[in-house]
Amino acid sequence: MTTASASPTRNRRNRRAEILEAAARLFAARGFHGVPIEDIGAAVGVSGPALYRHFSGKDALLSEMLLDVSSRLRESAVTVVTTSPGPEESLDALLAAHITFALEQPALITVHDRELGNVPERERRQIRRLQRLYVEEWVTVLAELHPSCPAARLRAATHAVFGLLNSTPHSAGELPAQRMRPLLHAMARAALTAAVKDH
Amino acid sequence: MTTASASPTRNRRNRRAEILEAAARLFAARGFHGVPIEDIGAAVGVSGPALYRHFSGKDALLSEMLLDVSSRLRESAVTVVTTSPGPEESLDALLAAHITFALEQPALITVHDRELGNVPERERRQIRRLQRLYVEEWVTVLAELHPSCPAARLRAATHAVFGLLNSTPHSAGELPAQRMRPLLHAMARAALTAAVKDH
DNA sequence: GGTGCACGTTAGCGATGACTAACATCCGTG
DNA sequence: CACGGATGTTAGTCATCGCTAACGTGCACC
Repeated sequence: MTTASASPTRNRRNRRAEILEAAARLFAARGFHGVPIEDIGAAVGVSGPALYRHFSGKDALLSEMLLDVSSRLRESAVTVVTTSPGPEESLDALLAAHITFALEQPALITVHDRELGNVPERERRQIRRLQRLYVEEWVTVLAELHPSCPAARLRAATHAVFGLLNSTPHSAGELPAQRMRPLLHAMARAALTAAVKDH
Repeated sequence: MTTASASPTRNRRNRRAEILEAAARLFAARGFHGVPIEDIGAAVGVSGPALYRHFSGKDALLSEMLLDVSSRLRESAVTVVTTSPGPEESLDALLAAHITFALEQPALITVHDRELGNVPERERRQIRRLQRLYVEEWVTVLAELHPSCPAARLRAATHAVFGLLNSTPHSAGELPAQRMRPLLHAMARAALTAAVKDH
């Protein structure tokens, strides 16, 4: 039905990625329980139970999706922090990386902070752990910049900034990404600066 | 089974409110489609189909919930803006009102910006309209303060600030509300100030 | 003190959805 | 060329869920 394929391995990888991408879009729009497996299949041109050739179930699909996002975010944070000359540059790089992700993968970002509750216990713990580590990267950098600010306050501020950055899907059409990026960066920096003042 | 009641009207009101409240909590935690009607009933001490004595269906329950939130937010914004002496005070009052709502009704805020897609077409349009009007209250105030800033940028900044303020449920236990309130206020103000600079 | 309405119950129906079974097809490989 | 694995199909099973039906029961009111 489709065009010729290069190699089975190649194809399998693509199909899996395709499915994850389509599922992310659908989950973001209608919620995990609002999307039948049939629809996910349809979105990639196969129908229904074909998905079980690639994932052991709907839960596994969601788990893999969130685990992937969490570890990518966390990894990028570690990389960025270890390669920056100082905390100021670290913070800017963390912001830039998160904004890039939020602008390029709005569906993943959306699912990432909505559907954790639908992930089976075991994987949920892993994901939570990765999320916590990601937050701690931010908190560590902020603590270097403002040692006198209590960690709890830094954590709360970090969560608030995530909320700001992840709001991208809501203001979809307002501004082009090219303008959105510096706007978000400036707003987030200003918010963080305000957060650590006069505590 | 329960204790004596004062009047039927009184009771009916309470039961409806009780149901809406419990449903909000459940929807926020597991998503609209993830919550069976049975569970909503159980959360208020009745079981299953008793809800149909108060709402015409699950959809209607969600619709009423979101319509209520949207109109309350919008109304509070109108009140606040018309009673403030100037735009500066308006902005602070808008922030204060939104923060109060987000801190006191985290479940409602969560459902409000997640489940719109599950509301039937007709009501969805009403809700969208109210949301748009709410945003426009903010944009109008911001435009008075910074007339040279393009409206699209103000709208995007407003959405971003909503994301920041509505992130409350994510940082639940980090800080007490008493500390959270001024923190969010300061961060949001700073973010807005940064947003309207050098466009 | 009967009557009607508000409010609840349990049983069951019809639809849907996750998943399995059984079978087909393509394609690289010995 | 036979074989086997990867990948797909359709049909069917079983559980769940929204909702309706039929049936109590207490309380306000004439």
